[in-house]
Amino acid sequence: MKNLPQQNKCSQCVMAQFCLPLGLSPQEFIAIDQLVTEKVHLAKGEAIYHQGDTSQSIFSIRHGSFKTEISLADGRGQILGFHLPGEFLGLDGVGSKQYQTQAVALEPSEVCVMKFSQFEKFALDIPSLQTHIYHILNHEITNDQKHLLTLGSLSAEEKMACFFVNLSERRSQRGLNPTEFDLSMGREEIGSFLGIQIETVSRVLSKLSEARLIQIKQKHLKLLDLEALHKIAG
Amino acid sequence: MKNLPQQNKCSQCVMAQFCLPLGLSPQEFIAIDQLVTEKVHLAKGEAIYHQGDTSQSIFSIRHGSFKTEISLADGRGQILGFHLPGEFLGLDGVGSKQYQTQAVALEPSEVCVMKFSQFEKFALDIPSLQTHIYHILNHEITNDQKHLLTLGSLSAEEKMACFFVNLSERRSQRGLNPTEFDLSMGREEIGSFLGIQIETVSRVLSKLSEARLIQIKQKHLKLLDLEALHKIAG
DNA sequence: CGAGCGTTTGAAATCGGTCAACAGCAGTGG
DNA sequence: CCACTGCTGTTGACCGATTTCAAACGCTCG
Repeated sequence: MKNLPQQNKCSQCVMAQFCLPLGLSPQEFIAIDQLVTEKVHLAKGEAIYHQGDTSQSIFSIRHGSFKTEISLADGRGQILGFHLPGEFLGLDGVGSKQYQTQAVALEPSEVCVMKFSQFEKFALDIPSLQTHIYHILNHEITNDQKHLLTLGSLSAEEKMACFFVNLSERRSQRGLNPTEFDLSMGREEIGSFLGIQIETVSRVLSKLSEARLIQIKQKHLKLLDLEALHKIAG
Repeated sequence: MKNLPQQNKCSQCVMAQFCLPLGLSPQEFIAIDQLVTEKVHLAKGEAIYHQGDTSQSIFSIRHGSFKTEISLADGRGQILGFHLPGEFLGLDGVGSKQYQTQAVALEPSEVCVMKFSQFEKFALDIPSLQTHIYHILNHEITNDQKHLLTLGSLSAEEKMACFFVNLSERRSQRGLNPTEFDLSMGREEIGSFLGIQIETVSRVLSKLSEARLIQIKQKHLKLLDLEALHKIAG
């Protein structure tokens, strides 16, 4: 805590390798240090933004995890994604006036706030930053599209396997243990994400446990046979 | 046909109001006329790009219609969207090396080809074009997210109603008849798009017909009660 | 320890899937 | 012009995965 302002600097941040482009020059890094205008802590259950909020910022996760969801007037909702440190939130507000979704912390978390207008401004001088924005948006699009395939074409068991494999891969990319970790979301949230009921989630978990592909106790998960899960996921 | 090169110019194109930003200055329009490097005609069933193709261009539909789809190794696939004139294709290739999807013409069609690098270059000088890119990408993201809600949370009947309402609205925006038109896709393709089987599509269509909400004969569709469809869609 | 929530498990119901037969239309070729 | 063929779409009957309903279990926390 000896130098608080330091902590706002991307150039000093261990997560920068995940949310910023690689290969920035020292000068560029200095410019980019002005990108993050704010850091925000959120308690479990708190939302960074709600469906319909005016959108000005995007957010990168420093630690913790989030769900993004979209709601229907009648109360039904769909969880669109779970998000790990280094991933971006609020992308559905880029290029539009309002967020179409909301982002809620699944545990005590912290995000870096970047005004999108700032991002655009810096991008004019730093080509790799402009490229990076497209990369981030592309990631969002292709993710959603893969999720569409999952929801539209797979069985409950295949969906769960997909979910595990995807989580495992993303954790792996971030240097987190890819085969043993605590889930930050409940069964109901997993169900919403995969378009199945909570009881089905539970049953599939039991089935996968019996088959010794996973081991799960409460939220603590061990992936015993990634290979097999991968095969089920298709 | 008296002036063929003219026809490549966006400034003369009736679709420009749908694929280009509004309020361009005459000078800007002149610059933008260099955007479209090529026009391509496609027969029914032909693909503009395939999953895995190197991505350099985005496409705007001049006439006709397309489906975009993503395929699994085992042959299963998911149709991600149906696309009308004025809409863009190939957005999942922006910011990445390869297209993750393929786009196939549902009828004889024509697209304008724009190298994305050109688009970026012009965007540096024309701020509204840069904004427009974000707008287009945003549209893609929010579309996919709404589709996720549809696939994950709605019943077969609700899905079909959604499909009709969405088609109707988009046709309306483009000055096409919103309540009576020919479908360019088959039942199987509708099923894939909505994550249901072809027989279910057929049954729901019969049910909606009996209820006098629609009238359908082969591919010719009349939406008799948009209000009610909207209510079903949620 | 007890309340309350989240989760698991069982049994019954249902929606949608699968299988199968058939109808309608288009295109082919005699 | 009319079988013949093939493709697409419809309909029915049955089946099965998933949902729904219900009850019990087991954490967690006051």
